[in-house]
Amino acid sequence: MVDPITVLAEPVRRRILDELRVTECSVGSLVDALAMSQPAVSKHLKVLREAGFVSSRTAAQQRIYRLEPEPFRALERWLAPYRRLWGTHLDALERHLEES
Amino acid sequence: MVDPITVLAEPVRRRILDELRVTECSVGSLVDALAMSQPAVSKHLKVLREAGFVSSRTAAQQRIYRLEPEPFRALERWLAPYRRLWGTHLDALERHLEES
DNA sequence: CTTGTAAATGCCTGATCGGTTATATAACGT
DNA sequence: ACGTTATATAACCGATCAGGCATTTACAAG
Repeated sequence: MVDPITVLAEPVRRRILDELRVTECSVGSLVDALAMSQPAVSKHLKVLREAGFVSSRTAAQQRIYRLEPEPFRALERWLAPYRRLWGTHLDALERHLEES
Repeated sequence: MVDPITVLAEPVRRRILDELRVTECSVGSLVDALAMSQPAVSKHLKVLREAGFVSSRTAAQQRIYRLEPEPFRALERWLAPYRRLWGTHLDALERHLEES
């Protein structure tokens, strides 16, 4: 599985990305945050890693995962031609509303 | 299945959207373009329709499908917080390169 | 080198999903 | 009303995938 969009189809994987958006995380803290078995989380992390969404570094026995930008950019590139069809862009007001 | 990203995970559905990005299409012309059985295409169209990506109007015996913007906007809204992490935006140069 | 902790991997199962064939519905012309 | 064209739906099959449990690997402390 290498296609970014396919990887994002899994809701749990999006929750993982949401967590990592706040801070980088060890596998254990993701297990706590998601209330899910450790093997399940590790499996999702493997998929995310192979698709480039996350990278990991070793810290003692822990593996610390963090977000990587490239697949998100790829998603934007895919989306761009559609956005251009309707001049859909997030303007300042929309951006402000999102942040609340 | 209602989640836009899950709907887009299917490669054939993205090809359908690619076709509809050029012009609105009847089911039959999509069948030709995709070289795929009519029931398969109709099934994908149903999923796309229920997720709001496309709408259809009746013209004689044909059903003409066309793109609808809202789910794409939803995708952008989901993507926005990540984009903000790296200031990832498509600038004029990138936009130009895409068009080639 | 043993013990303990953290994470990854292997195997199995149940559910989901895409494709096919066959059939039903819808709209048109005669 | 009948036959024809265009599309939708139903029933079935095979493949894929997420989750669970058990096991293994990686690393550190004693």
